[in-house]
This record gives sequence, structure tokens and C-alpha cells, in this order.
Amino acid sequence: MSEVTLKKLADLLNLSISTVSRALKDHDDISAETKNRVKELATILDYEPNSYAVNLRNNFSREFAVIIPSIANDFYQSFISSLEKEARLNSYSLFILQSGDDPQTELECIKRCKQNRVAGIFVSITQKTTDISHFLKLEDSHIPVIFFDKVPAPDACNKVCVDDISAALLSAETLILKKKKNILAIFGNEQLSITQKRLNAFKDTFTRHNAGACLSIYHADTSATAYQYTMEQLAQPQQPDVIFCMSDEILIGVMRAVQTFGLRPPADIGILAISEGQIPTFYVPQITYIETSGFKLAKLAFSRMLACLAGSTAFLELKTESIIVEGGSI
Amino acid sequence: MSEVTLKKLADLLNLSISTVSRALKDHDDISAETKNRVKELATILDYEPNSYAVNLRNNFSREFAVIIPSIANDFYQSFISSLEKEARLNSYSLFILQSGDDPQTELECIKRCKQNRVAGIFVSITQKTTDISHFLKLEDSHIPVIFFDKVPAPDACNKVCVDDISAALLSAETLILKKKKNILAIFGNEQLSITQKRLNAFKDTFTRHNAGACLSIYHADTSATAYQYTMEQLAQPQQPDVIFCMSDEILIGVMRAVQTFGLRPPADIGILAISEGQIPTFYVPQITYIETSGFKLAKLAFSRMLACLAGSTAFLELKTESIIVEGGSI
DNA sequence: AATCCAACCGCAAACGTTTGCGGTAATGTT
DNA sequence: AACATTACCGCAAACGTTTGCGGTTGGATT
Repeated sequence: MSEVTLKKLADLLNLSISTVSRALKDHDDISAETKNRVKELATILDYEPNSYAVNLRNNFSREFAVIIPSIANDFYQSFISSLEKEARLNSYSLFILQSGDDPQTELECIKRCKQNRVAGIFVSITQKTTDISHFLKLEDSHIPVIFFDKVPAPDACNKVCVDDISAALLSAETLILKKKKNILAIFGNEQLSITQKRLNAFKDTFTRHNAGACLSIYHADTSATAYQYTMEQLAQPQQPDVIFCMSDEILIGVMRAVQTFGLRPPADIGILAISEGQIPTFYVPQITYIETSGFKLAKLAFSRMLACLAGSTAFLELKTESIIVEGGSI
Repeated sequence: MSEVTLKKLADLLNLSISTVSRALKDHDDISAETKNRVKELATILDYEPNSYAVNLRNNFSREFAVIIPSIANDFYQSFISSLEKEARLNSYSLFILQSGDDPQTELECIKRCKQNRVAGIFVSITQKTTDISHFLKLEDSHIPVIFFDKVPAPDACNKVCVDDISAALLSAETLILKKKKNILAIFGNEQLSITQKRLNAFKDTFTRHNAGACLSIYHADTSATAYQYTMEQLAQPQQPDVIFCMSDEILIGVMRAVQTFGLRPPADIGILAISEGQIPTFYVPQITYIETSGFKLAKLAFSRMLACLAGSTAFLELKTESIIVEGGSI
């Protein structure tokens, strides 16, 4: 069974291709009767316009690309889930491309985006991406690029991210409010700007409040190192009275250690995290966390994308509000 | 800056479009010198072929669609992650479409696939999808459809799924081996074929081994109901000596209850689950589970897809092997 | 009867690429 | 000198759509 095309419909109906095309689009020029005949046959034969031809002719597409280090991550998962929904409701589709956190692969992805003449790109860059000229080149050819979550340093681009500073600030304030004095705070990879922002805001808040708390700061790249370090700290004679985790990954490692020691929050030790919201619900009591919602971020990113497509040429840096979700672990 | 096309290159080089096209493809007809000139300019101008034109002309695309109920699910996440990688290595791209577990939306997705003339479709159907004729129609127009995970009942289609029966069998055998006598087994929604398969194989194994264990079976649709029921059961004078969880979702609810009661596996109670592998690592000790790997399934599905594209017209039902991953919870 | 206006429809070009076929010039062969 | 061969390259059609423009009816208005 060969493809159903406008030509095929036209031949079958003894009409011209243009008439069939217009009939399907409810063009004024076409009589109601003809429209009906055309639409009926189109339905019967299951006609669907060929996107390639349409996009080629119209020189634009209804596809967005999403480039992320890896989809296997709660945050990106909720982000994409939400973004896909928004896209579908606006009759866009989503291309998912994984950079594997490798700049070289990321370049490949950009290439793919160019080839597919996508309408726009959402990208969370790799840890090692410093040169964003390839992305900016796309902007030259009128493909909006929205950086989200892991965003580059330069100003001349559109960024949408969680408000790291307010999240860290809120975290610190929570700890101060709870009168915690002996605080173990575990942050992620020291090189990442996200770590630096959160760490600085965190420390600043303590200095500003002059809280007089003992702050012990540590950096862990992985869940496993967070676990090991926490194990060591809990073995000390003076245990911390609260552990702050900068991310879900760290939370997982910390909680393994806490459980291993048989400690039960909040009585034995307090736990506070910045988290996407899934992981904290696995424990009893649930972990109190500052939410960094992928859902919210996706909505924000999408609306920014639509604005860009509508002609906005400004470069904005948008942030989502952080809120605290009480779980009972502190 | 306007688009870089073959025509533009041709004009700039005083060559014809066809020569430029052939030069970029290392065609024999073109002299080495011309090839170099063309390639050089193409690199400078950052030429990338327009996929729409290519696909239109060649009447085939290098895009696969993935239709799933929701991406927010550990299993699908690992499946897609793995599939995307396979696809990229074979220079295919992935379209992600979420049905929202709604048959109507699923139809929309199929339509989108037709319009985009995708090379093939991977689909995990909704709980309510019974009519798969729309999918089979795609097969008529030579678009292979690989059903994975949640597969339909009819035989005339390609299915790739985890081996529910062997997973349940392995689970039951593990429990018997460990000489558990008072077993609480919590399964998912009773209507789902996956539940039925697992339940039957589970029960059969016990009857076959004549194990003389007391089997208490319960169905929970959500994490929350699994939690509630487990709470009730743990409050009984005679607690079960092991709890079996058919899925990650159930495991989460069960573990909430177990933690609430302060029970520590494996001494106080045994825990065994069928799981994707993420969740079990969050607890101490890690939960022993029968693995249903999305990674493996993706590899299997992808190779089946390639086979179909290569001309295989058979309808196969492939299954991935289940293995047990010891965590120390039983 | 000549004119005009709707109402309806078709022609043909364009989007960017691929590719069969034919053409030309230079070189080699008889 | 006539012919064949090789090495290069261009013409033009095709893929399926969209759309500006022009054309043909039939009926209503002068």
C-alpha cells in the first residue's frame, strides 16, 4: 500500500492538488460540497500530511530539541515530562538528545539540531562546556536557545534556572531558625557554578545572621563519597546535630550513612536537603527539603521559548522561586 | 544571515548544485581538488544538509518515536536513556511522546508519528488500550512497531518485555530457599496482565514446591495503599516474616511502613522485590531484588527494530532474563 | 446584450536535496 | 586523422506541500 498524498486524493476525486490542499484547510475558495468530499476521502484513506514536505515548504518546523547530560536524573525527568506536555498542547514535538556530559557528544547534538532545523533548543550544558559559541551561532540562524538548570556564565543568552541563591538562603535560614549549632553541610563538585552559588549564599546567610553556629563544609562529587564522609563524621565523638545536603545525590549517600548508624531523624539528627522532591519521600519521616521543581522550571522555560519565537530578542535570566516542603526530618 | 544551502555553496564556487552535493559525499565523479574546495567552504559556512529536504527526497527518515504513558518512571527512564544512546550511535534520533496513560492522547501520538513519517515506533501502551488496530495500520505502511513493557494481548505484533513469569518464579524460589513461612505478598492492580502473570507464576511455584508456606496476597494500586495495608499487617500480633513487593511503587509504600515500625531487615523482617534497581539502593541494608532492567530491554527492543527495518516480517515476542541482585534485606 | 461580480478551481513555482543520464574536454589508441 | 576512453561536471526531474495568480463558469446588474 503506497503513501496517501494530496496527489492521490486529487486523482481519485478528479480535482487538482491545490483544491484538495485548500479544501483540507477550509479555505474560502472551496465550496462546502467539495470540502466534504475531500475530507471524507481523506478520513477514509487516513491521510496525514507529510511533515517533511510541509516543513520544507514552510521553512519552519514544530519540533523542539532538548539536550541534557543524561535523562537518568529525577530533575531532568520531571523537567522533560512537563515540557513534553506543554509542547504537545501547543502541537510541538520534543527531540531528546543526551550529551552524556561530554562536550564532544554535545557538539554532535547541536549538529543534529541544525540538520533537523528545529524550532528551538532547550539545553542543560555539560560540566565541561565552557565555549558556547556553537549555541550562539544557532541564535544567528534564528533558532532560540534556552539554557536551563546548568547554564553557562556569559550574559548574552537566555537562561532559566532554579534560584540557587534563594534556595541556599532559605536552607540556611531554616537551620538558623531551628537553632542548629553543629552543622555538617555537604555540597557537590566544587568546580560547578551551581555549587559555588549555593555555597556562597549559604555561608553569607550565616555570617549575616551572626548565628554563632559551627559550620563544617565538605564537597562530595558522588553519592558514594557523601556516604563515606558522613560515615566518618558520624563516628566522631561529637556528632553533628544536623546534616544539610545540597542535592538529591548527596542526600542519598547521607541517608545511607544515617540509616547505617541507626539514627532516626529528627530526634537523633536533623536532615535538610535541596531536592527535586522524589527522594525525600522514601524515608521515614520524610525529609524536609527546599524544592527545586523541574515542573516549574519547564513551564518557565517553555513560556520563554514561546516569547523568543514571538520575537523577543532580549536576553533574560529567569529564576523559579524556591519553597520549603516540611517532611519532619528536622 | 540566510540559510546555507547547496545552491549557495554552488553559486559561491561557480559549480552546479549536483557537483557540490556529490563532492560532499565523496562521489567518484568529482576531482579531488573540487572536493577540497567544496568541503572547505562547507566547513567555513557551517553547512548542514536540510533534513526535511533529504527525508522528503529519500522518502525515509532517521527518527524513531517512543510512546509511553509517562516519562516520570524509573523504568522508562532507564529504557529511554539506553535507547537514545543506541539510537544516536546508529545516527537515529528519538522522539518522545507521552500518552498520559490516556488512549485518546495515544491516538494523537500515533497521528504525530504518521505525520513525521518516523522510521519506527517503540510503544508501551496505556492501561486501557485494547484496540491496537491503529498500530497495525502503521505496519501496513512499513513503519515497524515494537511494543515493549506494557504489551497488548494479540499475537500479530512484535513484543519485547521483561519475563514476568520467570521474575515471579525466581522470586518465589528465593523465598522458598530462604525457608520463609509467613509471607505477605503485595501485587499491583489486579486487572493488569502484568499483575496476573506475576501472581500466577508466583502462586504456581509455591504449589509446585509444596512449600507449606502461609501465603497472604494483597493488591495495591498505589504506593499509598501498599503503605496502609502494610501498616495494618505489621500491627497484627503475628507479623509476616517476609514481605514480597511486585514493583518499585509497592516497595516504596512497604518500606515506609517498615521504617515507621522501626523494623530493620533482614533480622526483624525480610524484604524482597521485583524492581528496576534504583529504589532498592536507598535503604540500609539495600533491598534484595529481582531485576527488570530497562537498559537490557532497550537493547533488545532496538536490535529487534533494526531487524524489522532490515526486512524481518516475523512477529516475535522477546523476553529479557531476570537476575537476582542480593542486597541483604532477606 | 454587454458588463460585472462572485464562487470555484487549476497552473506553476518554490522549498533543498538526490541521482540518472547526458555532455564536454583532454588524453590515449589505432 | 579518426575513434575510444577517461575524468569531470551540469541538466532536469522528483519527493509532497503551499500559495499567488489567473481562469472559467453561472447568474445578477446595467
